[in-house]
Formats: sequence, structure tokens, C-alpha cells
Amino acid sequence: MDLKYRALQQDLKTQILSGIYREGDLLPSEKDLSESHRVTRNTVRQALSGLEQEGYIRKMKGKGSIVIRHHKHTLGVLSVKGFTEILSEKKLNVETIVLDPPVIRSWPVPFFYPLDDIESSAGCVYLKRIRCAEHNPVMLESTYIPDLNLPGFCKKKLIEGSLFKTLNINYGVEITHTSQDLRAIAADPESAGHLRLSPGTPLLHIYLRFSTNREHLNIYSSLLCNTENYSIGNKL
Amino acid sequence: MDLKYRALQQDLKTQILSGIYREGDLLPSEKDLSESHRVTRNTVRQALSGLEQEGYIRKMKGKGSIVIRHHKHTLGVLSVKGFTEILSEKKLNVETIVLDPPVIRSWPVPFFYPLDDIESSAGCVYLKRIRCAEHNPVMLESTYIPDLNLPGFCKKKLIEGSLFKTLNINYGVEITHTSQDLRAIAADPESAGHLRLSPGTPLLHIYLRFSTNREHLNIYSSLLCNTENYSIGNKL
DNA sequence: GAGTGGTCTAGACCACCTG
DNA sequence: AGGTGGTCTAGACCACTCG
Repeated sequence: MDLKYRALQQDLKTQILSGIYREGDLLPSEKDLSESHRVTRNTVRQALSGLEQEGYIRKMKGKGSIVIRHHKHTLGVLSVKGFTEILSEKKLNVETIVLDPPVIRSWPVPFFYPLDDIESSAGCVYLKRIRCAEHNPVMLESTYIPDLNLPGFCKKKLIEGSLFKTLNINYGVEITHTSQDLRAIAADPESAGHLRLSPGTPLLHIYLRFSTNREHLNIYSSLLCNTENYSIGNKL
Repeated sequence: MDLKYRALQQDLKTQILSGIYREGDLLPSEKDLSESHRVTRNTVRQALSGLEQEGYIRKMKGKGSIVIRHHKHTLGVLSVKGFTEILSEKKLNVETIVLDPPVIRSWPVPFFYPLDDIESSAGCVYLKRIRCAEHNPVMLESTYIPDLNLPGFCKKKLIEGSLFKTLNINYGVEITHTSQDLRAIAADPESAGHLRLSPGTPLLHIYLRFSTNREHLNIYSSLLCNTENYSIGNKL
């Protein structure tokens, strides 16, 4: 598994993040990239589409691919990514505090996404974490995963604190799709306490569903975000 | 301008919305579509990518492209679309109430997006509207457009109530990119009144910037959304 | 006019899913 | 085993931007 377009995409991303290409710079043309990386222009275009989707560049007809300014104080595009990956790319100090370590329990009723029979009848791995940026709690994340062929998951530590990395390395799970659902709600007392806010403070509530390469093994997350200092988006 | 992939994408979308393909149905395979529409598979894939992005289908390796269930009570993917288009696709009853008809004024200071010199020195076309779904106000939208070569814009009526359609048909403006920024905030008294809510109710605040095919002509919108009954997202 | 990205063709091999 | 989508190649023509 080392796809050419992903390799090129990661190459360019690294160069942008390391400052080789700066805001406003033009990337090499698609023709140049295709020659220097020995791939066709279609493959280059696939890589550049990915970068555009992630908010690193902007493609301009007749001109080229422009590197885009990175906004501080934005948590990143809502995309097929985990929290750790999003914020470490922004070079923010990131911490995760585990409130409830992984346990097997029954599914909450009602659950925020409809579950299929196989998911329902399997148990549910649950964990709850606080995400901090620059030492401030900004996000409260409750995660639910069907307990389908994940032996010993609750006993092991998360690799580098990342759920996705752990699932990938230990169990070969890869994220394939994401869907999301957004609302604004008032903070309940418990959540407010965790986020060091007053109850009733408006929070961004995001329900996420990550599909994976394993059928029925979907990852569900409920995120409560304090958007006072860090907004969510792909502001360019 | 009639691109083959766009034509195919629209074709399939119409068939899905009209019920020819229902939730869970498989679309014809990429090979079949390429033969029946006399285009290559790459072109078919471009069209299907668009439909996937818009949340109409889900592509499954080895299986096919599955038509996805439409959730009621979701306002639609945040995408390169106007409000009118999003909700009419969902077959909801949609109304727009113009609070402040288009006028030329100076830019608010500070403005929520950085403006370039040409935008700043041009005037600013401003309008404010309430969006209703099923006769309930759900969204308060303030729109700002640089007054760059849009003769008579403030005097004319909007075509079918759609800002994008008006800009497109009368001035040849097409949307090319979108960026967005999300926060949760408490409703101020004025906004609360318009949305028939109590002040302090949590609202989803979305800043949008639409880039167009005309340089410097960007469309800026500030949206306040009541997400109590209609959430925002691409829940599948 | 030279270079760019946008679109499109006509093939190919692969991994994955299902019967 | 046969069909599906995922990836990739090697070309082509176009509209657009810029000097």
C-alpha cells in the first residue's frame, strides 16, 4: 500500500508545512510535478485535489496552484481525520485527558445514529476524552465503537494517544468515509465543568460517524466544542 | 458550456430525486454508465465523485455506487450551494423574507474576513434575509458583496429569490470555491427576535466566503442558524 | 504566444466483493 | 470466476492568464 498520489500529496504537504513553500507561492506546475515524480498528470491532479480538499492550496485556472495562508485559531477542516492529526499539523500544543478509559458496555439508548443489527447485538466500546489546545480544554469527545473482533482493545494503551492510529496498527482498520451533523447547543453542567465554562454557554455539537474498511465496524463520536477561541472550519 | 461530467451528474441526481433510484439501490456500474452515455470511465468517475461529495451516493469498492437515504431535518451538506438550492432539493417548503433589501454601503469595520485593497475601496452591496423552512425561520443571513461592476444590482429583483442565480444570469458570475468557519454563539436579542427564539439560545454561526470566476468579486455571508429542528451536515 | 489548469479519451492492472 | 470500483498511464484539445 503505497499509492503514488498519496505519496506525492504527503510530499507536498510536508514541504508546505516545513516552509519550503510559503503562503502565496505557486507550486510547480502539474506538468513539472508529473515529470519530476515520474507519474502522469492525472495522478498529479489526484494529489493536488486532495491538498485542495484539505485546504493547503487553491488551484487557479491558467495560473497555477497557490499555497494558502494557514489561519491560526482554526481547528482544521472537518475531514477524515482525528483530532490529534488535525491539531498537530497546526503545530499547536495538544493534550488529551482520558476521562473514561475504554470499557465494554451496552449502547446508549437512544443512540444518535441508527445502528444495524450486527452493531446493535455486539457490545460497545466506549471512551471519553478531553482535548486540549495550548493547555485549554476545547473539546469533549465521547467515542463508541462496536465490539467486533477487537480483542484486548480495552486493555492496551492507545498508540501515541491516537485512537485511529491504534485501530490501524493493531487491527488494520482504515477510515473510508465520514459523515457529520452539526448543531449549536447550550452546555450542560457536567460538560461545562470539564471545559471550564459556565453552564449554558453555547457549544458546537458535532456527531461524527467514521466508516472503515471493516463492514459494521463504524466509529461514532459525539464532540462538544468550545468555539470561543478555536473555531471549526476551513477558513482560508 | 455543457460539460459531459456535469451533464451526467445532473442526470443521475434528477433520477435519484425523482425516485427512479431509491435508497439502497445500486446505480449502474461505471462501465455501464460509460457505455450508455458514450464517455470514458474517467468522466463517469468525475460525475460520481461529485454526487458522492453532495451526499447522494456512496461508492463501495467491489460492489457499486449505492444511493443513500435522505435525512429529513438536515439542511444539507455545507458545500458550494446557496440556501435555496439546498432546501429545494430536500423538497422542503422554503421561503425567504427580505429584511434589508440590497443597498450600497461601506464595509462593516471590522469585517469578518480580510479584504484585499480592491474589495475595500469598492463599495459594498449589503442585504439581509430570513430563511424559512416549513414556515419556520431557521436562518438569518447577512450578505456582503464588493460593488464591482454590478450595474443596477440593487434595483433589480432577485431571480427566483436566489442571489446566486441572479448573479449568474445577469452578470455571468459563477461560484468557484467556498470556505467556511463555524462557531456556536448565544443569540443576541435582535437575531433572537427574527428567529422567534429567546435571547441567549445557542445558534450555529457560519461565516462563508464564496469565491467566483471574477477576481475580487467574493461573496461573504454571515449565517445564524437555529439548529433546534434542522441541523447542518451531511449525515448519511 | 507560451504556459497553466480543466476536461476528456482509450486503454491497463489491481484488490475487493459476491455468487 | 466475473464484475466492481481504485489506481494509473499516455496521450489530446480547450479556455484561461500573463507578459
